[in-house]
Formats: sequence, C-alpha cells, structure tokens
Amino acid sequence: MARMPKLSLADGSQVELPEGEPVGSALGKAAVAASVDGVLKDLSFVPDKDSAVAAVLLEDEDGLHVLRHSTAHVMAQAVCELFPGAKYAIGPAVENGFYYDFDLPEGLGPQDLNRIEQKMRKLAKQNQAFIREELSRAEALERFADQPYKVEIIESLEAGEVEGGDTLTAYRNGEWSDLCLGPHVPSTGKLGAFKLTSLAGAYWRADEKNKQLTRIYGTAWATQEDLDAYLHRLEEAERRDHRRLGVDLDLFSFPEEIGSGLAVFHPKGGLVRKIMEEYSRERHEASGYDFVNTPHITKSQLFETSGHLDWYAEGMFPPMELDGGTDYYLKPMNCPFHILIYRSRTRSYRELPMRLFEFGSVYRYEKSGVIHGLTRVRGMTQDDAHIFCTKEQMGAELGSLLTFVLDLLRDYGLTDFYIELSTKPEEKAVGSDEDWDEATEALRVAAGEMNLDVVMDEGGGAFYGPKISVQARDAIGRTWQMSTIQVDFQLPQRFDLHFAGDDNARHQPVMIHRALFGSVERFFAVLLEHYAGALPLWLAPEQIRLAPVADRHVEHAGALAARFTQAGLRPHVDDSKESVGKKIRTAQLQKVPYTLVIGDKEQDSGELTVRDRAGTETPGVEVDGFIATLQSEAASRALQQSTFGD
RNA sequence: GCCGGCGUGGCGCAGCCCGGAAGCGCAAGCGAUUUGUAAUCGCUAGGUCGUCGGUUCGAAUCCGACCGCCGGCUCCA
Repeated sequence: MARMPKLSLADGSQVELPEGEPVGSALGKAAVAASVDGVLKDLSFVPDKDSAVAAVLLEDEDGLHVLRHSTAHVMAQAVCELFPGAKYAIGPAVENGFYYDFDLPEGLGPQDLNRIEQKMRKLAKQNQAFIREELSRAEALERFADQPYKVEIIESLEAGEVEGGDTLTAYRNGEWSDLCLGPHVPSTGKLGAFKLTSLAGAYWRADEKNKQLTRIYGTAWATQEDLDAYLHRLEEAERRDHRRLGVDLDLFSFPEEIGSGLAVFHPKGGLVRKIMEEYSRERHEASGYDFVNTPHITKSQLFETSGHLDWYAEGMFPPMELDGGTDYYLKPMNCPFHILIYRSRTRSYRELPMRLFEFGSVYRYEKSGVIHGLTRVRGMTQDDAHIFCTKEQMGAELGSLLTFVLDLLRDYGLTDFYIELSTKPEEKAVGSDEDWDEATEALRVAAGEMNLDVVMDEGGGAFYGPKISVQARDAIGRTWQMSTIQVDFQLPQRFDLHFAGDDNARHQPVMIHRALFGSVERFFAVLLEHYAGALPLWLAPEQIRLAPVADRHVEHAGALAARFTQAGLRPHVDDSKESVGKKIRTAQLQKVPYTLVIGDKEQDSGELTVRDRAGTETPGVEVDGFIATLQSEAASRALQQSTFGD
C-alpha cells in the first residue's frame, strides 16, 4: 500500500496528502491547475510520490495557457453542437489566445462567430467539469471513430512519437470530448473573458497539399479588464500601422494601376528615404565600401550560372523574351552582378577584402496573399553589399560587420536586438567543416561581444553557408527581422572566382552577402511604426512649422524660414487663412517636431514661441539659440525632443 | 496560390439584407473673418458606386468572373 505522498509547497511548507486525494485539495481556491515537479497537471491529479507542487493561478503565464487551451475546447464543443457533422482537428493555445481547426459541412461567416460565442457563454454558465480520461488505443479509436483527424492523430501516435506509452488521454466536458494531453481548468465555469476574433483557412498539418480547414481564432484572458487592455493594444498597433501613416502623412501609396506590392514614394516619403540613404552611404563610405551600380535585368544565363533558376525560379517574375528568343529576367537578387564586377579582371590578395555596395532594386514574385504594405512587396531596394575576402580574413570581417550593423541600426533609434544564428544543415552542404565552424564561431563571438542574446537555429542555415539575422524589437515590443549576414561558400565556386595570393598561387575567395536595412522599404515601415509616425528630428521631412497669426506676420515668418533653411533645417510656413488653433492642430496631426506661432509678440521682440510635439510651449526663445539647439538635436539623431524651458 | 471579409468623390463612412431619382464628415476651391497654442462661418465643385458580363421594365443594391485591399495559412528582405 502506497504511503501518503509528501508535498513540498511553494511557500516552503510540507503537507502530507491523504492517499487518493487530488493535488488540488492541497492548493488554494484560486488555483486553476497545478505544477507538480515542474510539470503542469490538473487539480484532479493524484500524486503517488513525494513532489514539489505549486498552484498555477489564472493570471500566471502557465495559467493563461491552460485557460486558453480550455477555451479552445469549449469553442470546439460549441461548434460541434451548432454544426452537426463538424470534424475537429487541432486546437492549441497561442500567444494571446487560441485557435481550433474544423472541417465543416458549410462555410462560416462573421455572424457565425457571434452564434458560437453565445453558445460558449452558455456552456461556461453550465459549469461542466473537465474530466480527464485515460483510454487505450482501441478505446480511443472507437470513441473518435467518426473523427477522421483524431483517428489520424492516434495512428501517428502509434508510430511512437508520444509520451505516455500505450495510454492516451482525453478530456470530456458534458457529452463532448477531445483527445488531449491537458491539463485543463477544473470546469467550464472557470473560463475567463474571451472573444472570437477571426476566421481563416489553414491546412491540415500546415501542408499545402492537404485539405484546407476552417480555423477560428479567439483571444482569452483572466479578466474582462485584461481582455479590454488587449483589445486596446490592438488599437494602438493599428494607430501605428505604417500603411495608415503612409496615407495620413502623405509619404507613399500603392496605385492599383501599377500593381500589387509596388509602391510609389511621394515627396515627403522620398525625402525621408533620401535622408536614410544618404546617411547609410556616408557610413558605408567610412567603413571601406566601394559603390557600384548594376542593371535591373539580365539574360537568363547569369541566373543559370548562379543557380537561382534552379532553386529560386518561383520567386522570380517570368522572363521577357527578346531578340531571337533570348530570355531576360528582372533580378531578384544583386549578388551575381556584383560577382561579375569582381570577376571583370584578375584580382590580387592585396585588393581584399573587397566590399561592393549598392542600393539595388530587386523584384520578386511574391504570392498575392502574402503582400503587406511596405514590409512585403514585389519591388524593393536592398542596401546590399557583397564582401569578397580570403578565408583568413573571414572571421575578422564578420566581427566588424556585425558591429557596423548594430551601430547603424542604433543610429536610427532601434536599440533592442537579439541575434538568430543558423548553422550547417545536416544533409548536403557546400564548403568544408572547418570553414563552417570558423564562420559560425566568428558570428557567435561577435554577438557575444555585443552583449546580445543569441538564438541558435541549429541546422537552419542554407546549404551554401551559415547565416545570422539581427532581430529588432520596436517601441511596442514587436520583433522584426532586420539585417541578414550570409556567408556563401558556393557562388565563388559556381562563378569560378579566384585571386592571386602572396604565394603566387590561385585561391578562391569567400563571399559574404549582407543587407543592413534588409530592404529600404521595410526599414522605412519599421521606423514609422516604431515612432508611430513621429520621426526624430533628423529624419522628419518637415522639421519646423511656422504659423503666422495674421497676414501681417507672414513676411516675418518667411524671413525666419529662410534663416532656418540657410542653417540646414527644413521649415514650412503655413500661410493659409486659417485660425491659429487650426494651424496648430494641422501641424500636430502631421507630427511636425516644432511649431512656431508668429504674431505681434515675436515680430516685435525677434524671439520665438516654440511648441514641441508633446504640446509643451516655450516663449522667449532666441532664434540663434533655437537654430543651434535643433542643429545639435539633428546631428545627434536624438529620439527626444529638445527642451527650451531653462 | 488557398480560406474568410471588403471595394461608394483625395481620406473616413452611410445607403445594399427588402432593386425604383447617389448622401454625410474631413480634405479641396471661392468668399467673409485677421484670428495667440488641437477644428471660425458660408458657398461651390468633385463619384460611369473596383472592372467586365449576367438577371430584370429598371442594378450601388441580386448572380458570376476578374482586379485590388484587409485578416489568416504558407512564405519571407
């Protein structure tokens, strides 16, 4: 006979649990699940040995996970009751919520979400217990006989990739049950605040070849307040949406006449781009890059040699057939062109490392459904460079490159990074193990020196070389893939690149591909969302809005504007016949960094009244001081507005 | 590409379910007001209702195809 298991609680105390008693009886009422020796369990779990246990509360990360998973079950139950014949596939908890995939006899519309949600509330009110059941395979196959997706899961479990050996678990609430490892909240009455958010198609087992199922997404939280806060965060993200800002601030647009995923930049957007690109060029020049230019189209042979037509053809626009059947392609990448520049004559080791830089426009045939604003387009400009160096130089080159990347990104105001490092794939790979190890190690060391977290993507590299990507978190915590640095052991081979070494022998260079912004368009979008459109002074297309109070002040405002322009600043006089209040509102909505109201006071005193974007007003500012302050703010690329108060 | 939703003046929307003379707000132009820190007032102009086809005496409204956009899947700089 088993003795009474001794439980060590999170507060350090120990209790003995009477035999057969569930772990929940030792925990507080607020618990929705239990952590037993670090493993999540139901409150109904009966321990058979001494264990360290802790209550999992609804508002804990684990608790929310359990809650969301349980909510997914209840949703599936509701769907099955509303749509007899529905087949349910899988329904996990995800960030902020959950989803469940169904194979339904009919399509769903948004009004169905309301019906399902109401049904869920009814089920929650009934407070049905989530009952854990252990089934043998035969029992499970019988129970889910009319659920082909569950049967498929059970069969794939037989292949042995599941814990728990022969015993499968299911959870039942009411009449409905689902194959599931759990754990779950004790009963449907414990569900928190939830809302069904959207419908989507998703393939069974994420494979395009399989049947497409109907996926219903929902969000679930411990309390109504948390749910409301989440919905508010969504609104905040919407407010920052670069597509919205692009229209409101007159930066760029996507004319339907041109085609999907092809942007035009308006004067203000073009100005911001110009500033971004100029600064980037300046930094590249200082870091030993050479500037090159290459055309947008090429005969097919180039991409045959590079191999792109073998492994990247579906990402390319179809060819144009020219004179006598020659195919020309729009370039999806710049590398082969830069290679031809390298190969235009024999190279010496004395020329290496050779760093060729270009703002190169490339065109990629992205599937229509994936295009998204400026972040996923069909035509884009990469701040692309290819570095040709010796194997010996590779390590140092990668290290200094990563430093260069992060410094540049920081100048644009991104400060929170981590690194993803993709290493050699298991199967086929070009290049020797030593080369791979050396490159991978150089990247790891460089990341370590920058004090950045490194997320390993073991075996995730391309067959032709290891890769790192710099991920940046923006102002509201979203992460974006920015820079990529890719070592390439393959193209130098395919193009038969070489250089004369100091031993007078022929050697093959190593090639490094890198883009810091990724694409100028995407980087532009990330900056807009990061700053919610309120770009720092140095990037703001218009820096100073002058608002004359009456017509008689326009001339003075114009004279001031001329001085600002002379000083390298970007002013604009609002000489419309609007009220001062309206002019200020307009400037504020356009997110102009500084607004100067110019009236009798300013005209007589020669001083300025400065209003910044935060709405802080400072009277009596000297013009020269104002200019100097803005010049230094712009030069520092500071995120903060200057203050003139004291 | 696939699933679901949407497409009405530059922008944001109503009208569509239940076919029967195209509306509102902002922006724009003109006029009046000459104004002190987030919207002064009035007038005017502007739309083959995404495109093409169908049903109908009659289509913004019903049906189909295509184009585009949005949310996902997949993918990715």
